[in-house]
Amino acid sequence: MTETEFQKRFAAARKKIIAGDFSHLNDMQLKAVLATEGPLLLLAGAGSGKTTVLINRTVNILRYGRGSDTTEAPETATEDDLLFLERYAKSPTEEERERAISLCAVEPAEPWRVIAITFTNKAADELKNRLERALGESARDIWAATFHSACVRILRRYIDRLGYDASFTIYDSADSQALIKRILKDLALDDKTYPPRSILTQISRAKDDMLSPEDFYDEAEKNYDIRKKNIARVYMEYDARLRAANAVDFDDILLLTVRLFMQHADVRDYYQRKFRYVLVDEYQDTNKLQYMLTSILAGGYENLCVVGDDDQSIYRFRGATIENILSFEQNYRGARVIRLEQNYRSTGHILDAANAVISHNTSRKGKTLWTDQGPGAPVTLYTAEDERDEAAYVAGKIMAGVASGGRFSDYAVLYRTNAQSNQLEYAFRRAGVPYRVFGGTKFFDRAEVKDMLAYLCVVHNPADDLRLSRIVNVPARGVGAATVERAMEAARAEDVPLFEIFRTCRERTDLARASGKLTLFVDMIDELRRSLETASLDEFYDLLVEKTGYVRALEEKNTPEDQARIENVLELKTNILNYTEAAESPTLGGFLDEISLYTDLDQLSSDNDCAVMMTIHSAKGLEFPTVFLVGAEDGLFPGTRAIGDQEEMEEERRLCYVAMTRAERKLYITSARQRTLYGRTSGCIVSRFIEEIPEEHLDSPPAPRRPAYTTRGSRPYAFGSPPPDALSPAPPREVRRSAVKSPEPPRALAAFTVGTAVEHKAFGRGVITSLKKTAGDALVEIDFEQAGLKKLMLRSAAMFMKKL
DNA sequence: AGCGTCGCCATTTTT
DNA sequence: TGGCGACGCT
Repeated sequence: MTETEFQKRFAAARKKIIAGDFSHLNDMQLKAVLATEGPLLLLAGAGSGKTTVLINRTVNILRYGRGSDTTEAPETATEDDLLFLERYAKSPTEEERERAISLCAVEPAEPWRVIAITFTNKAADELKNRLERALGESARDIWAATFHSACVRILRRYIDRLGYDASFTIYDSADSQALIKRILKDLALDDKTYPPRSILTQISRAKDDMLSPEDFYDEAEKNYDIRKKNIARVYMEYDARLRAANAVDFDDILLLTVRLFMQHADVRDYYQRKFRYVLVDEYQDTNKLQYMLTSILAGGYENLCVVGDDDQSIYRFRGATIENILSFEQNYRGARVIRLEQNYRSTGHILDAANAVISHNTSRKGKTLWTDQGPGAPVTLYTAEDERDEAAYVAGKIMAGVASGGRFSDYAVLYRTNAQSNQLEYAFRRAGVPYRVFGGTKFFDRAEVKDMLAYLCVVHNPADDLRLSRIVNVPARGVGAATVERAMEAARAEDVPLFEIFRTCRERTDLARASGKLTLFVDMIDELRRSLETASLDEFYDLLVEKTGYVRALEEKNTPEDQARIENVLELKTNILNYTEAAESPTLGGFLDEISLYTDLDQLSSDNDCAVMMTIHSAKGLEFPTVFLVGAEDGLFPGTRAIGDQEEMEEERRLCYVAMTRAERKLYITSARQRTLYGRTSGCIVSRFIEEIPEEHLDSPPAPRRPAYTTRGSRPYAFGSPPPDALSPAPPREVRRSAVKSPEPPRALAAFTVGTAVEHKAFGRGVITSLKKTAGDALVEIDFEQAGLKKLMLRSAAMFMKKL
């Protein structure tokens, strides 16, 4: 037998055996799992089992190294080994497995040589958990992290090379915005002509392009662009103040890491040698910096696997560039591309409808999802009168579904803009649908939570001027805005941290009046910092709450809102405890790191049975048995600014695709004939995306694309009479019997009084304990045997309730 | 320092 | 329509 023939047979047997370990995967998934070497683009459609692939691919890498993806045979391998493998491949046995594995393995990778990068903490956690389940203890050494947390980890170790202190703090977007506002004030720039938000985006873009403030300024100067020059001045100042505060913003985390790698070859080499396998999830959402990072990290072994779906790229407005995925093959010579097109999530009609919509985009790799789950239910369109009707329809459908045995958590309502949640919330409350809204004011965005975090930051890093100025006078300590202003000026003039000014306030004539209070404050912070050396983190937090008097101040006000605030302050302790338990050696800095890279979208728990509502953006990566896509109207979705702009329109269409593919079994798409937006009512036409769905996937044809009659602020139809049918023909099915109109015969509602025993389809038996009449309806309180006390609007509730 | 009023504004937001 | 920020009054 020639050597090459030996190798060939050896490799073939080996591949077969390795493949046997992953026989539960489909062909394409398997192919992806076995392709361990070199650049690999995994085009993974929605619901195609990409996480499964990621997990199994990692298992393969750790168990067999490059065994499944090489033709080399180990030099020590004998003919006997080959015969063994060939026999084992045909009929594997448990006893021989160990020998087979060790013969098939070619430099199996140690866990710490693998890095898997995701975008959200939630995704990273999920990956970690599933890896641990598949691999046990050893999975802990795999770097499964977000771009940001991976970079923070690197920066903590090496940032001193860039002249920062290793204990830098991280500013979140709100911090950044506050800083920009300050700077605008100090530079006497009007925040109307220079909106902080837009400045921040431009700075962010500049950082993504790796433009320093100076570069940015030069560019502005070259173009005689006064406006841009002013923005450049803000950028310069912003950069300077971040540095002075020893702080970095989200973009810096990436930018500085790239800079570190470019300027310090030894650091770069270290990581390039360390990471033999680099894996990036949601690659369609990467920006330029993230592109550079991945390509640098993978620059050693060039084993880079990126996973993504160009059709689900919906973060262009944040700098994500779909180019990264579209030109992967040009950027990485010899790249292999594998498409995962079998969908395990949705039924046929839903999938085909989504495919049809997305096929109208031109900038895409092209990919058609299919399923073997059968056609399932067609997509249901509903044309509502207005947003109230739309919301009532959704609530009604959910109630009916739950009444026939479903769970509330089977339902999700997706919308384009957060503002749309309002009407839905009203309708849900009226009908008694328990719900959760995601993406509203987040826990960590609440003022009181930010205050407490600001205290923690200041204790940890006294140079954090921004956060210091936030809390010197919260709760009120008699340190007025004017005092802080003067102190900040002094700090800037002398180029020392604000805290130092406070510390030395006695020696300053301009701060003399407040010096007593300031000294008390300084002493308090110092004392807290000292207590950190002895107390555990959660004890320290108690101490902080106590010494700052934060909760006490809230207790004194004693309004219901303040009660909620107190709960939030205490809730933060839960976070601290969780962190303390999970971390190996918990520190304040470590906690702050974790928290600053953490958003509470990450805690979507389905422990209590609730319907959920959220923007389409937040729904990416999630799935629900039934999905309502609401507000499918031109001007709202796609939004006005997308109309007439090809690229924007394609992004909106991808958004629509994402929304549709969230549904597992049933998809409703609703629109309104007229909608009140920003206090203005106008007629709407149904979204063009709906027109792109072939009728065979719908259970009723779409309403004609004609605007409802325009109204002049008044109600479109008077006193509950239905609108003229000639002008707006009703859809054949799904007639609007659900809401608003035609007051129910009074006696139907009058049958329900206090003490009435009722049976509700969703909540079971109960007794009405109170009834308060309102205009044309009534608020009832019903004590249900199972579900407990509920407040419902009688008119909505009566649809699902009968007298016992 | 703290509250009330007026006027403006307004997609989406993994970190 | 509603939420927020700036400003002005007590």
